[in-house]
Parts: sequence; structure tokens; C-alpha cells
Amino acid sequence: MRPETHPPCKNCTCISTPFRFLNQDELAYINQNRLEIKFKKGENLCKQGTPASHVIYLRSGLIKIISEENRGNLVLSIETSGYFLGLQVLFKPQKLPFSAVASEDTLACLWDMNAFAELIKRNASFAAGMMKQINDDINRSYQRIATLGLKHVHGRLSDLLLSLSVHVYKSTKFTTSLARKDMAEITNMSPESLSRVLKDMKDEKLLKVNGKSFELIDIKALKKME
Amino acid sequence: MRPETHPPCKNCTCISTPFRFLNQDELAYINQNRLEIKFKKGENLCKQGTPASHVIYLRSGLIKIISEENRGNLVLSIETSGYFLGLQVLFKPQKLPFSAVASEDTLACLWDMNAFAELIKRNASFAAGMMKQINDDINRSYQRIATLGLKHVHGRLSDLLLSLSVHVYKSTKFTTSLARKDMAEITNMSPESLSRVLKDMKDEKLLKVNGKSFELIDIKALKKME
DNA sequence: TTTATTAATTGATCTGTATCATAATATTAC
DNA sequence: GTAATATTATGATACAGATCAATTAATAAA
Repeated sequence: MRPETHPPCKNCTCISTPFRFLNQDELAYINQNRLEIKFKKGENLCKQGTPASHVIYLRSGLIKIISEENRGNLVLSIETSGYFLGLQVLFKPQKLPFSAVASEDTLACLWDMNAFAELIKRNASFAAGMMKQINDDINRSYQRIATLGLKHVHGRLSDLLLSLSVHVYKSTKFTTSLARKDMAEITNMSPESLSRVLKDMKDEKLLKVNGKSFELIDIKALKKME
Repeated sequence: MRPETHPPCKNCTCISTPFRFLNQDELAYINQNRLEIKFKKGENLCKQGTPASHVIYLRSGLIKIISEENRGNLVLSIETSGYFLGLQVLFKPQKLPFSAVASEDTLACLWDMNAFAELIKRNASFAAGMMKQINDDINRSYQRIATLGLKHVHGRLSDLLLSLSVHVYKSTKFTTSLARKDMAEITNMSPESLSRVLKDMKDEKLLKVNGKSFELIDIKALKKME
């Protein structure tokens, strides 16, 4: 990862986020504690077990948040531009309970976590805005618990494809940087199962696949998959 | 559920929570918007699909937060006294994405959610304190994703027993109100599997069981279960 | 108490998905 | 271009855990 030249926070696109509640002084303060970093595909944005040092705003790219356990790793969520990574551990001084890894090249802003926490304690509107962000997280994480706990491989893959379509690539037709192995990891199934399920879906004309290019055809049926 | 007589917030035990950051006026304000309710075992504290109306503080008892899906219900978490239910949907005006059901008789304080949100937007320390509560939630929910996704039945039951021991009953020896069926639901396995796994654990002398009374013997081994 | 009802256990079988093995395809190196 | 390597797909088998069926134990009712 390497530093970049960058516009100050007050001119940044992320101003559309809870940052809009900050005044000029506060923006200047947080900008002083900011780094802009490019993470290459495969690089860690943060590492489980280390202390949290920054709140990381994703300007572009794709990351996975993973839990590293004895039995293996499990993808907790995938996130793309507009995401604030690290809010989950604000005011929790322990070691990070998760890692984050770039699934494709990712451009990010890093703010010192203490400075960030300071702003939250000074500006309640900013705090409320960030709380909303965290609540998006927790609700998606609840959704993921339900998906992993209740749905079979077909339903889990449907969920991923719909999520990529709606939240990441914003089109029913998209080309992903994710390998089959990555998709298998995210859906918590073996790559072999992923191949088979994808074949089933092609056969049932729910979608078209060509390598890493996907086109979702029967969205309604995909949503109903269990 | 029925109303109860109660001391005002300023004299309440929950004053040890982020409520300590509230001044007398703020405490009076939130107390005006408070109800104290007893939920009987089996009753809903809130229902998925309805609008969120209150933040609910658990003073005693045990509840489960569940996601109700086509395929069935899945337990997202179990919570006991000291828990704030509903923070997850603060500033998110949509319908509740989960239900909460009392697993045993539960005594709770309900605050009007709008009044609660108002306080957060006025008092940043209170906001930060509540953010910490939410972050406890999200981290436990990450943990649950990992458990459900990676561990087999033995590991999942170990996790439940350890969690009951540490967080709920605060002893290695406890008598639970949960039926086997409840425990099976929480660990996302069939009641038959639960019986078998429990038998295995007894045979391996990891714990003692007598009806609903448990004594955890080999904690270290239980923690290692996968 | 005895009976009725529900909850928990145990056994037999079935099923979804992982794993292992192999083949086909795509990508990279030369 | 061809060879080497990595990725993806397909087939055969194995296994964890669900489901179905039957039994036993516990609780509630008479």
C-alpha cells in the first residue's frame, strides 16, 4: 500500500455521508488525521488480532471482511465503495475480531481511530449518522446469519448474485473480478458445488454465465431460491 | 404484558449503562417516555415486519432475537439482563427485520424510540455509549456467523453451553429454563441431534447433565470443540 | 395413585454437500 | 505459436446431520 495525493475531506465525495454534519473546523481536524491508501488485490486492510488503528472509508474497489478461526476462514461480508470499515470496533479497545482483505484493487481513506472517536463524542449528529451506518452493518449481518443458517447452496448463491447485482455492480449484467473460488468462499460452499449450482441455474435459465460475466435473467425466481 | 410500578430512570440500576451520561433534565425526559412491562415466556417483545416503536432494556429474564424467513425461523442471538433491544434499528425507519420472543418471563423497560433517538442526537457521550452497545452486538453477531458457518454440531452446542455459563447464568453449574427443543433451535440443529451430541459430551466427561441442570466440567475441551 | 400428554432419547434411513479423482478449459510463461 | 500452470467443470464416493419411526422418561391431569 502506498500514500496518494488527495483532495482534503471538505472537497471529497464522502461528504455525502455523515461527514456533512461536520463543520469546517471539524473537517480540517479529521483531514489532518487522514491517509489515502491503495490496497492491491489480496492485501490486508486490517488484520484480526491486531489493535484497530483506523476507520477506513472505501472510495472504490471490493473487500471481504473475514473471521479467521481454527477451522478456517469465513467471509462475514463483502463491501464496496461508500463503506466505513472499523466502525464496528469504535469504543472497543480490544484487538480486531476480524480481518479485511481486498478482493480487487481498492482505494481507501484512513482516519486515525482516536480522532474519529473524538469527533463522535463532540458532534452528536455525526454520531447519529455513523450509528446509522453501523446499523446497516448489523442488519446485513443478521441477514447473513439467516442465509447461512437456513438456505441451501442454491439459495446462498442466489443471495450472492443478487447482492453483487444490486449493491456492487448496480446492474443485472455484470462482470466480476471474483473467481469461482472466491464466490464459493463467500457462499460457504466448495468450489465444486459452486460449479454444479451455477450449472443448474444456467440449465433452468435463471441466468447466463460466460466466464466471469453474468446476466441475471429470472430475478424473481432467484429471490425465491432456498 | 402489563404495566408495573417502577422507580424513575434516575434511580434505576440501568444508570450504570450509558444512561450515566444523561443529566437530570435528560433523565426526566426519557423517564416520561418510559414503560415498565413484564413479558411472559413465549410472548413477543417485538414482531418482524412491524415498525419499531421502542428501545427495550432487559432488566431480567431471557429472550431470543429471531429472523423469520420462508424456510423457517433462525435464532440470531439470545440476550439477558442488561441488553438494549432495538438499538439496531435506530435511525432506520423501516419495518423491524427481526422478532424478539421471551424465552422465560422477562422484565423490561420500554422507551419511546423517537425520544431515545432525540437524546442521542443531543448528547454525544450518550450516543458514543450506545454505539459501544451496538458494537457489542455486531461483534457477537460476527461470532455467530463464524460459528454457524464453520462449526459442526458439537462445536455449536459447546458455544451455546459456554455462552449460557459465562453470560447468562454466570456459573459453570446452572439450571436453564430452555428446553432441548429451544437449545436445538439456537444451535440450528434438530432436537434429535442435540440429544445425541449431549450424550457424546456426557460420555466424554466434558459435562454433567440432569434434565435441565448442567455442570460444565472440561471447559478447555469445550472451547476447542469444532 | 393411574392415566394422558408432552418432551426427550434412541435407532434406521435418507439426503445434501464435501471430498477425492479426473478431465476440460483458460491463463500465463516461454 | 507451444508448453506449463492455474482455474473450472464433471463424475464417483463418503459422511454429517436431517428426517422418520419407535421407545422411554417426564410432566400434567384426573
